Amino acid sequence: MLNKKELIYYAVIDLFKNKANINNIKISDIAKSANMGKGTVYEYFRSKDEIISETILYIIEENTNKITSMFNHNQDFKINMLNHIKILLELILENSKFHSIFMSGEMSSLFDQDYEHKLMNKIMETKKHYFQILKTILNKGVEENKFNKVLDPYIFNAIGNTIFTSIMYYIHECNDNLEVESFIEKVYNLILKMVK
Amino acid sequence: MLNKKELIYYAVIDLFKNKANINNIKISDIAKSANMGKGTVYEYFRSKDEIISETILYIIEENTNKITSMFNHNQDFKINMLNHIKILLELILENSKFHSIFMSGEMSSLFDQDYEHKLMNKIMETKKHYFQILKTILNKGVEENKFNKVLDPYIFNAIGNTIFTSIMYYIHECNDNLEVESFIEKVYNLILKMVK
Amino acid sequence: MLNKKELIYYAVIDLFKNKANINNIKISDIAKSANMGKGTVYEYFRSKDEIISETILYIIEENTNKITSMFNHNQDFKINMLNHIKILLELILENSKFHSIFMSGEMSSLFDQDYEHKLMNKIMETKKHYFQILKTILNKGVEENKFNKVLDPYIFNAIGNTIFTSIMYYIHECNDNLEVESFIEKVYNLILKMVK
Amino acid sequence: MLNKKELIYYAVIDLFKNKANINNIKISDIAKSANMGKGTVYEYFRSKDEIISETILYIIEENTNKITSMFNHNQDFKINMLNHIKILLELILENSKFHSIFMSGEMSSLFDQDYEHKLMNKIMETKKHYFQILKTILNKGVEENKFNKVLDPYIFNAIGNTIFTSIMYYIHECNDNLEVESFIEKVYNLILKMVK
DNA sequence: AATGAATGAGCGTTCATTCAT
DNA sequence: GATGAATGAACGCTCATTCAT
Repeated sequence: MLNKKELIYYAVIDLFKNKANINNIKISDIAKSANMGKGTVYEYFRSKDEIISETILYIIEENTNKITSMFNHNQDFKINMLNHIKILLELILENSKFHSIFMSGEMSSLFDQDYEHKLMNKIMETKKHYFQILKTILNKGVEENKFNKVLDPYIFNAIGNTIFTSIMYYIHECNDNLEVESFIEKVYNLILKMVK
Repeated sequence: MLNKKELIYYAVIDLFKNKANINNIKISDIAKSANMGKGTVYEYFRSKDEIISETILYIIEENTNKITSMFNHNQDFKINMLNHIKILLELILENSKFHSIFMSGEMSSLFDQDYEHKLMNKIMETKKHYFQILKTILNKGVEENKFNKVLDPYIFNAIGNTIFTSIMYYIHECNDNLEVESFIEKVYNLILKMVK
Repeated sequence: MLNKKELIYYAVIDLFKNKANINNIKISDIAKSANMGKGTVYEYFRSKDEIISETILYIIEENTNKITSMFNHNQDFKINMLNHIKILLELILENSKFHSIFMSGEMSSLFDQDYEHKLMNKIMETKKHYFQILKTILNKGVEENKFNKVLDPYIFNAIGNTIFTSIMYYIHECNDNLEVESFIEKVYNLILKMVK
Repeated sequence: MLNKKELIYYAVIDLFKNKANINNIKISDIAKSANMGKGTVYEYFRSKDEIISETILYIIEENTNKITSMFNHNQDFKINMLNHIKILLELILENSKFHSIFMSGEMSSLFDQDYEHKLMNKIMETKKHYFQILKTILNKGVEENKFNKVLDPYIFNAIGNTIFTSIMYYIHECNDNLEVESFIEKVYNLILKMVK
């Protein structure tokens, strides 16, 4: 059972998906979508900026948890990497608009200073956490002697971005009726080349 | 000497850089930044949407020209690729906020239908044109027997995105005092791995 | 007790009387005159055009009802005609500016197409309805053998206009301290001549 | 050959005819219609209000002259009255929008106090002058023993308004394909009844 | 706790008027 | 004298926020 705050989060997430852009989301839309009065929304949040930025924090938290819990120490490098790409694909498919804003880093600029700061910190922290997961997965490959330990943070970054931009390409631009599994295999192979 | 329309373009570009986000740009800001009255702005554009979208078209056009004119047939693959990365770095440094919005594809949703359509077409066309340039550069490498012809559009896309995200990483996140030249060399080496 | 919509109608009617012309009425005037905020006005109407045209429809409706309910089958022709002129005098006195615009037919051109159409239809319908009342009154005179049945629509029109322009003359131009009753008697006599 | 001021008058008159309402006439429209620059218009008039009100004065003057010069002492009452109605019909047909505003008396309210006053005076004076003409024509009928001298200003007023509203009826509402001559004859007959 | 009617600051846009050329 | 580019006051409308119920 969702509490009121979560009802509001999901209302905003819904509007993210359907409304063209974040700036056009109105409090009245959120209230209607959450099946409550406008006044009620303000019982749980102090301002629109707070609603939007906390929703973003909520999405980030949820997604990070899903990505983290996907890793399985008992599986080998390839399985873990394929699963990682798969879960990311699912999460992005569910809310691609959100993720492209998140990745572009343009999220921060939507709010007043205080919220921007809080949000930027969360994003930084999340990225660090994400690289930790990526490192854990890649270390599996090192253990399996597939390649040498990746030390350069630049490469970590490039791999992370490649996974994301590959998914965006698959969703938005890829025209050959490529099966999901083949696509994921392709990304996996490209990553292998990058770490070699 | 800039004409009034260009003065307005540069005013908007300036606000892109400094103002938090596109949606917060006000006509009064543009007018002030361009040193003219609000009414004057409307002598040259019919609406705020037109101003923003035409400014974006203007930036795209300018940047595309610079990127295109950088290629030199008489130089070898490596020189051309390094120069390509360098000019992109310069252009993005000049207006990184714009580029991250452009790359995220979130630009379109800011305007009413007509402008969105026009803009999306330009972006599509620009991406195609960009891949053409990338292909031309990569073909140099093929001629030089550095690697085999790249046929998969997925790889083109991945390379293009890697260049961009690498630059964003260099600008925003890289903490080791990495020299520009070393950075560019690093990107070059990563691309080499990707096409092998 | 008036509801908000009616408060707005009466605010506009008040401004009709005092403000020079319809086109100079501002939303801020209406809001102030109705003792509410500008935003509140927009809770009840979608646009200024809607406010003005619906107010006009409201006035027409109210006036038509008063004029209609004045007719009494048990009274003779003269009494009915005198009462008819009397009620018209009262209504026009209450809002002469409105009536002269209404009669001139210049009302329609104030609004965008949709409202103009709706309003024109109402005006047409109202005029037909008015001529019906006039016919009913005149038929009393025919029953009483005062004159022959009036068949020519031109004469109907002329009588209707004569009543109106006579009243405007009495209100605005008549300088002899003519008693209302004497004036009405005068109009009555003129009408009698016209139908003979 | 028209001078600049007259070019502006005729530009405004043209816009009266075609534009829905007076308030929508823009200085830029007037300038374009008069084939001159906006600045030039202001060489001849001090403000938009002055342009509109002086144009109205010009139209009134022109029309009054035409109406006055129509009267012919050597013709009998009927001929003069028929000619009078005919010339009015022509003038109103030429610019019916203007005349309905003029008759409704709503003209005055378009301007600031000073112009309103000047205009109202002209209108009053014109109406007096018009009644003088009407009286002259009616006196012909008295001379010819058609009816007794009309003394009551109310009747003058009613006759004047009947002529006008009859013409408006003929132009806008009359649906039987009534010949102009028959229509004018009808109005003449109604007037005869009114003065009897 | 829940509501939604009421609000007004703030924005996009228009257009009469000015003034340098 | 003739011009039209430049201007900014003013208006219609939106929407985040408040508060009485």
